Amino acid sequence: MVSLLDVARAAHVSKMTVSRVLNHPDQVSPEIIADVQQVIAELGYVQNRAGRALANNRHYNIAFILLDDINEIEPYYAHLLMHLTDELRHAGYTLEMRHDRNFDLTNVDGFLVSGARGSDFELLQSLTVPVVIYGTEPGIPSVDIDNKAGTQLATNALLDAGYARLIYLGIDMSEPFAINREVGYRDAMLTAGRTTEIYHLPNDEHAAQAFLADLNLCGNTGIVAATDRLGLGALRAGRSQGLTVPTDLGIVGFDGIYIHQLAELPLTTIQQPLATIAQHMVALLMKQLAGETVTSVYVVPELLHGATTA
Amino acid sequence: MVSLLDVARAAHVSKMTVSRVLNHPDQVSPEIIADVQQVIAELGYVQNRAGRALANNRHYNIAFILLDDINEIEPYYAHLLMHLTDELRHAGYTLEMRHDRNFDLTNVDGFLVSGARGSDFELLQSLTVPVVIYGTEPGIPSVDIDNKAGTQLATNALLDAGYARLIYLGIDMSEPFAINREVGYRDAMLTAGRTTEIYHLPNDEHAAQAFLADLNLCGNTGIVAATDRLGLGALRAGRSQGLTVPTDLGIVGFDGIYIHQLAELPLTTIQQPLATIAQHMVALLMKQLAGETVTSVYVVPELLHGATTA
DNA sequence: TTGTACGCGTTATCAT
DNA sequence: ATGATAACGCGTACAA
Repeated sequence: MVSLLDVARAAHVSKMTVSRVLNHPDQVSPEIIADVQQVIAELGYVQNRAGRALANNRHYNIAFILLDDINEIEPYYAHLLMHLTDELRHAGYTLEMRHDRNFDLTNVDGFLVSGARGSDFELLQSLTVPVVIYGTEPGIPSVDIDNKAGTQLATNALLDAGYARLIYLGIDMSEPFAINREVGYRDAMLTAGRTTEIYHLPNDEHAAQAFLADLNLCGNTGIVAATDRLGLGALRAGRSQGLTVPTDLGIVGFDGIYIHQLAELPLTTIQQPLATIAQHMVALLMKQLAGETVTSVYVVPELLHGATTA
Repeated sequence: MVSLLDVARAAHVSKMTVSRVLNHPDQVSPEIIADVQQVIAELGYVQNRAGRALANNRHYNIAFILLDDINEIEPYYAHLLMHLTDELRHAGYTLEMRHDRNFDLTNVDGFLVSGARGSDFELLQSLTVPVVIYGTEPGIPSVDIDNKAGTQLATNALLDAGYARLIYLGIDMSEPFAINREVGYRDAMLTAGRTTEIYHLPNDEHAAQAFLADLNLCGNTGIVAATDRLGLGALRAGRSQGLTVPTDLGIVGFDGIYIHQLAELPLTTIQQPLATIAQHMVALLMKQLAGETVTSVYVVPELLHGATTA
């Protein structure tokens, strides 16, 4: 491997001059910068991260910790990961994948965390390196979509479409996002002077389908689903009961990365803007690495119009 | 951060003794090993990878390069990634995520590659560090499922079920896996003395559904689908034509990580054994790092019985 | 503006 | 079986 010294010799300067060209070009004369850069290109020199890490006490490496169970990983995590990889690379950092609770900070400059639950938060809060979580937790810098605004959007879309009955299909409320999504529906309904109708199910399309089959939907009904999985189940329940979507039955899902496209009809959904989320996550991390204090960011999602709303 | 020196001082030994306890415990007396390990535990010492990298000219870091387009990433890549992360960690390595064609080998000991296409292979072959690809390419150590065996399994399952007509729904043949899957169907049909019926479509459930709607399926038909997406489309086409699955129409998909579960009926499918694949990929990489030469590995997939076959 | 000396944490080598 | 020393590649502090 070609080292700084190799470049220095080839360019007839000292190591430090080459180092400065890379890190403090303002301190080097223009001609030498040009020379050195040419040699760097010719030799295909790439900085050795280990040497840099040792000298700077930085590792240029961020651990992305995906704590969700491997069998419950939703497809959109792959997208979040890709975007985070891009953003970190752009910022000069590397993304190291982890999916255990190894918060060892000897070889990383910070953590990006997804899928953290109750007991993880204390741990994260006690860390001495920057942390950004995907989700919501007071006291920890985080990026999340505004889940409440999302279901408000969904609910209002169905209200505007004029459905007589407007049901919320929710999931287990142990996670903040589930609570906020339900609150969004409640608020929108309250504001519209409408009566809420809320059910909680496991996040499973078969469960939703079975549940709605028993509920006897009778047309002119809108469903705000807490997830696309539930929305998918609602779509199937409606169709198997002979309802026409979206005329008799309107559905808005939530997440919008993969499932909504696989449905029999493309689901109208509230889409997670994962590229934007990744940008904010990395930006918050970089600010912390620069010594700034940061506050959490909430991104307002958008309604992605499919075929399950008019 | 606590360093080797800190441990050495606390244990009243030299740095080298601590290093040996970690790397060559056979060269250290049992009592000292015990002492040092205790101190390591007390102080929470973790090896600094940068120091190690510099001393050993190894980085203990493997780049996983996911070359597929971000919009075409199938959900099962997330699973492969998780398993690779586990396997590498178990082998003492770190997984660095990349998804560009950055094959810079200054900071990495090897590459795991998925989604490589034509021109990538020459590049990969010219690298001086170990490479293992997920897929098939002569001259490059690789791990892949035996796609041909997979569709043979699928075809035989439908032959055994006694369907009168047995169609293959294939995709664009530009990728080796697509060719092999088709060959598996052909072979199984030939062996059974049956006539083949093959169609090529884009890998899209809507396309498959539309295509089969025109084909006028008339019952007692089996479909070997090259992917679960196509299998999903076949299922929908059959149901919308009033066929009973699996009585009138039998379907076997391929991949079996996510889509097959989301279908209206759980798809019978040929499942990618991703944990096994990850194990082999990392094993092949480690062997190369140890200086051995390796040959590619093919894993025979299994039929996962769903509700679309009897 | 450019160069020299030293140290970051670790391990191989050589010495004891 | 254990310790001293040098070296890996880079950047900071200081010197010129």
